[in-house]
Amino acid sequence: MWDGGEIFTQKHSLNIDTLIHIQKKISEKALSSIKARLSRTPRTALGLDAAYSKRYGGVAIAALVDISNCGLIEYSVSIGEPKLEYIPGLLAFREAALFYTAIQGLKHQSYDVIVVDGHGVSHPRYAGIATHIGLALAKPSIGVAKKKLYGVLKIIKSRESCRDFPCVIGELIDKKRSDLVLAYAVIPKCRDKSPIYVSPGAHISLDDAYRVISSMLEKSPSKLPCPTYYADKLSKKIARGLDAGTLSPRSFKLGVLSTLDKYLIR
DNA sequence: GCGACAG
DNA sequence: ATCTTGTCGC
Repeated sequence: MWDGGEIFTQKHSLNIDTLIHIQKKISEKALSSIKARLSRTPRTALGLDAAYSKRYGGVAIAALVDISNCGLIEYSVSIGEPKLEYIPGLLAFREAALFYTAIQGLKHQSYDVIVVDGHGVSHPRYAGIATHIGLALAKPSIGVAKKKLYGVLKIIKSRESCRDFPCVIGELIDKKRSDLVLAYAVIPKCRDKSPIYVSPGAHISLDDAYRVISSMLEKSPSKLPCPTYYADKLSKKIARGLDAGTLSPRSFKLGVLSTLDKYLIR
């Protein structure tokens, strides 16, 4: 019931215990879905990230990227007040609806994989925001987080011993099952000191997820893979423009986006 | 009871 | 996530 898109609608009650129950309920499906292998090498990716405006609330971005060259094909904006405060472990119930609206605004409704700013199954109930979204849309999804949420970090090698980058320096091990690896701790670039955490959301294995993210990191100007990099840059820029009065929410609903690219990206 | 705690 | 001063390096 809760992996069919309900995460995107706000018809559910926001009782904390209920939300936790919902996540426990989809956890089995999530864990079985990450056993799947990718049938085709993905060519396009959808990056999802959100920033916050003091005046208008959440600013979510869906950025469609050409994986071969990290080029931005198109992006869409969604602005609105989050229905839930931020609670560690329940991020999906705060941001997923905004992402859904942003995705609906894209001209191209075709993409091969989704990259979300946050965790996938490296979550106390194996249901991070990337997992919720991947199951709801029945698409391969990957979580890329800047900080750990759940799991025991097992260091595989020191950052200094990395020869090539991206470099996997560790794994996030499930606290309840020491044989289950939930995510890889990755140093994206030689210059980066702290790792990012790459975990499968749904319909993709950890190793396939890493292969996809690794190829993106090689072409990305940031420690974040390009889809998330664009979504991060755009959401922050727009949130600030909104608060400064430079941008109006109305301008986005009218599709006046193309001319903003040069101004927004960078 | 005490720490940990995505964005 | 956001806020915000100061510092380091190209």
